[in-house]
Amino acid sequence: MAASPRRMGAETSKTRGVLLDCVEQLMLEEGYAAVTFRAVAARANVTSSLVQYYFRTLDGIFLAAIRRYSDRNVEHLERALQVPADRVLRALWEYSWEEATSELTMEFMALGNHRPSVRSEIAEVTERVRKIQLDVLAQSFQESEFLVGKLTPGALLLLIVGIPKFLNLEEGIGVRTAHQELVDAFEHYLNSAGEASPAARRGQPRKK
Amino acid sequence: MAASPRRMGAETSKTRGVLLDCVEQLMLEEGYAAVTFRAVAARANVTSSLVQYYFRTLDGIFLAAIRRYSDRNVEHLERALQVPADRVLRALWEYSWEEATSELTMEFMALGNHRPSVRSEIAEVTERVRKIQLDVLAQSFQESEFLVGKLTPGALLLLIVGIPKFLNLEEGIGVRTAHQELVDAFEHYLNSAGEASPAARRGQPRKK
DNA sequence: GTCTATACGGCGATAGAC
DNA sequence: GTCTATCGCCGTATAGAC
Repeated sequence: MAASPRRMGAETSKTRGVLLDCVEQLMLEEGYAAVTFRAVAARANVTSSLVQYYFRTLDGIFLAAIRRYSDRNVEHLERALQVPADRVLRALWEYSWEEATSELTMEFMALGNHRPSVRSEIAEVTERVRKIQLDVLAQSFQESEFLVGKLTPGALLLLIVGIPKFLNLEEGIGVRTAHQELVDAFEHYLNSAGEASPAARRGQPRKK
Repeated sequence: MAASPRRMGAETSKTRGVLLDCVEQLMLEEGYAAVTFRAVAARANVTSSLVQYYFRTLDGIFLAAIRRYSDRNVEHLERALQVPADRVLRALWEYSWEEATSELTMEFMALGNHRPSVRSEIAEVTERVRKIQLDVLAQSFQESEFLVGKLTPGALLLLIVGIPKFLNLEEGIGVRTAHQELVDAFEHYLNSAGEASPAARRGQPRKK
């Protein structure tokens, strides 16, 4: 391997973790635009050069931050999905709301809009999460279609994930018109689908 | 009126319109982050100071750009909604796709994430558009509930608007898993709801 | 491996000259 | 109405001290 011409702090450094904490705080309190080498340094009481030593560029800062955040999120999802089969829909719905209303999630999404490196990291974790969710959904339902509206597991999952994300996007700008109507309708649907889930109907195959 | 301490170009100026065209071009070709006084000036072959003369701040540039864009969009919607009652659902669905997949829309949404002035302008036009859409929907359907899933007009409208927006958001980062499944399912639903629309059932009230 | 001092060009914004 | 000079930030790169 060619020697790298410039040096960089180790990933296991304690300082590095503290700096990432400061980055998260800045993003939450003032938005990602407030994340500058100088601002992170000031919050951690170090020099901006030290911040650059650990994350060579701003991209490096954001990439490290979103990776740590994503890994924690995936762990959270896997814990949330450890429920009986007839509660999987509910668990997915609630996880989607938590994820969508997290302010850090919003900041990273916004950041991804003009930082390709962040965008592809979001894409990667989105696909990873979706695969986990689809597997669980397919496992807890033995049929390929759901009760109402002929929804496939994939289509249903996109509604479960997309509705909270879209509604939260609108709430973020202050628009709330008809939101509760949609939430009520979809929860009513989830309940009716849940009642007919395999947990209650196991061994009673329906027409293909 | 108190005299304004600094001067600014007239809204009717021809130069101003040209500059806004350049702003749109820059946003489409290089993203909103490429919109700087110097970049706009270079594209229009004027000095950056002249751009500042017409739009005192960057916020002023973006606000003027989104207002012109929004007004054109509302006109487009009103034209698109001039269809028979039994085609209103389709018209709304197609308009939502056009709007969601417009690259300028994406740029403005991203921009709103960290520019409060742009965000509140988006909120304003979103509410304005939603009101127009809800009125048309309520007028073309005489019942307060739809065929499948007990959807109110508001809930249905949010699905029509939200599904394209969410799916396009994901496509923008390269995620497409299960998208077609949801589109197919929802179009199937729209067709069945359309068949039972008042245009075909006028004067046959269903149970409240 | 950790950390610092310093320099460069580009940016938004302001004040004020023509 | 039009345009210039200037200021204080920013990200980034380099060279080098402990």
